[in-house]
Amino acid sequence: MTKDKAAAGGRSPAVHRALKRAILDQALPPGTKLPEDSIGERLGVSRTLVREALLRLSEEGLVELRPNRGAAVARPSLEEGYDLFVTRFALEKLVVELLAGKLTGAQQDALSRHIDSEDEARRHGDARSIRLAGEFHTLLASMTGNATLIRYVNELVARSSLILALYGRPHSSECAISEHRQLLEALKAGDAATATQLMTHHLESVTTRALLTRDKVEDIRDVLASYAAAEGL
Amino acid sequence: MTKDKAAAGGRSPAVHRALKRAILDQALPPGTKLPEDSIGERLGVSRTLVREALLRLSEEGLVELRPNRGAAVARPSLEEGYDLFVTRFALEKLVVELLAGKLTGAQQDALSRHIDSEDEARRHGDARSIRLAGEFHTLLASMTGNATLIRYVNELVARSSLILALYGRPHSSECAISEHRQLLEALKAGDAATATQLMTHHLESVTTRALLTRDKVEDIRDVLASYAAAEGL
DNA sequence: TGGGATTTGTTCGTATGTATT
DNA sequence: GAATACATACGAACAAATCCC
Repeated sequence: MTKDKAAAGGRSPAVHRALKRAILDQALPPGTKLPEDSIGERLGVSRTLVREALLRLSEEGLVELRPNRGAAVARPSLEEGYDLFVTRFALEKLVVELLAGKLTGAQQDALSRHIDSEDEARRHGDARSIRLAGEFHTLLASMTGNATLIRYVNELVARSSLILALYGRPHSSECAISEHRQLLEALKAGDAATATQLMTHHLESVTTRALLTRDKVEDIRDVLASYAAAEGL
Repeated sequence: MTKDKAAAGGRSPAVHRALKRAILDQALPPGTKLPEDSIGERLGVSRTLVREALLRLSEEGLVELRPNRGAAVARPSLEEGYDLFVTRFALEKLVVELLAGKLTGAQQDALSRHIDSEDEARRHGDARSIRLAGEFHTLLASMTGNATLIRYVNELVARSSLILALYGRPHSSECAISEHRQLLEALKAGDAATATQLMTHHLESVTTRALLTRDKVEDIRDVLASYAAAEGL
């Protein structure tokens, strides 16, 4: 009986995931200060665990860690954003090359279903819409089975949403969903050239949406409430 | 006057760097256990700082962090190694594309000088030879100015040396130095196609060196001695 | 400019979990 | 297979730096 919440699978990963999701959903916009105390208090863990999570997030480029001055949600510059997308192109192109003509039936179904849920979320104006659009790309990457590639694509997709939060249209979901469908068709057909072409075009259109948006966030503890629940904290 | 060694630039980064170099030099071969106590003792810092460094190294894929069972130098499988090189191909190809015909004179000189020192180290049978070969690739990447790309190439090159330690020929330096020279020439000439070709071929030949090597390491504190000094610890 | 409040950096003790004999 | 030895996981408390009046 010595496992009250550790047994629930909730250790430091949970803190990491809660914060990450909050950032990706733009509930914690870029620049938001992330004080160790408030976060730990809200999530019911000590600062040690929070520090660990923040350190990990900083390695992923989602959080900036200024010495003696605390952590904050990263605010990548426009140029960093451009560089990021250049790298993302190269890796997602690799994903498509590896996958063209190699998708199993189950994988095709999973992708198709994911696109459906993207569709629905958008129609309902659901906030998850932004995250779902990104998850299409990570889902695709995961199907390569290449752990390194998966990790990098995950990271770049996550950071892309930061760029979009800073420089993208207010709430335009990141991706044109129809483009996801086209890409899936090309992959099914085993047409690597077309698939690559589509992916490149798709990412280019994502990249070139550069306008402004502005939001403020009040108290970090309020924002974290729902994310804590989701992680069983 | 409260800065005895913190002032020397030595905080947690120093622990990280010392361990990383020890791993890359294969002074700490894959599988070596990394107990927080011994390391902290030898480096003169507390376990907290060591933990932080180990956590970072695990994010970079150099260290495995098994819950409740401590840290050890990562021992990637052959398949992970293959996947790693696939990803590395894609990114270094991008590096070459970005750089072809765009190198400044100073950059060309720096690369040329680096190759010279590779040459010399190898002739002397210097242990640094392995690390220098890898640093040619990271030097190249750094010239793109693309922070994301640089970080990933750094990581992949570092992890490559783990693969080589596990599955490569005993002490064959990682790269054929002549191939570095050829690549540099193609980049100077602005011949992107040839440069890409050379890089691909070069990395393929690195990948396909898969034999066996075996070493043991005695006490981790002895090994760390020289690396501690180098970081002012 | 100064001083108090707040936040981060670090250490260290205790509890928990894992290997070993 | 139980007890012992050991290493890690976590948290509370202290020290130092920064921020804000």
